[in-house]
Amino acid sequence: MRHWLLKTEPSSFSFDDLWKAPRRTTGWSGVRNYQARNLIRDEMKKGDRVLIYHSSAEPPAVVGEAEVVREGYPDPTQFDPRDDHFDAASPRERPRWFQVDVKAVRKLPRDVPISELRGAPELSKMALLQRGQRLSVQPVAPSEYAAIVKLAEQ
DNA sequence: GCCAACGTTGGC
DNA sequence: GCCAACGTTGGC
Repeated sequence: MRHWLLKTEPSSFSFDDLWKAPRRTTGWSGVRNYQARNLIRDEMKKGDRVLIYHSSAEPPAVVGEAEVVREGYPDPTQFDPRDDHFDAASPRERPRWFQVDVKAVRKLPRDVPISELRGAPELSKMALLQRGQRLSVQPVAPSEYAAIVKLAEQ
C-alpha cells in the first residue's frame, strides 16, 4: 500500500465537501499536469492512503485522510465543453486525463498547518515542502504519513 | 529542438 | 497582491 498527498483549494473543493459527498466519495477530477496524470493513471492503487491538503488556504494545511477506492479511469470533465477543465484536444478514444475515486476516511482531529510541517525534522524531505514544488499529486513516504497523523493527534 | 513569452501555482 | 518557480505553447 502506498501513501499520497492530494492538494485541493478548499474554496473550490474542500475536505468537508468530500465528507458530504454521496458515500463520502468523489472522482478526483481536474488534474491537468502530465506528471500528476501519470501517478493517477499508473501508480495509485485501490486501498492506498491519501492525505488531503488544503492549498491557497489560511493557513495551508493537511486536514483529512482518504483512500483510493477506484483506480485510474478517464476524467469525464475533459470532454465537457461547459466544464472549466474541458480539453478540446483530448481524443475520446485516447483520453489524455485520468482520475481516481477517493473516499474520505476521517477528518484529522487537528489540522496540521504547513508551518508545522516545516518544523518537523522527519518531514524535511517531503515533496510538499521543497522549494518550487507544485505537483498536486505527490507520493508520501509511509514514515512521513505516520508522522503527520501523529502531529494531528497531538 | 530551442527558447522566449506567457500562464499558472501557491506560499507569503 | 506579489512574485518565484515551474509548465506549456508556438515561432523559428
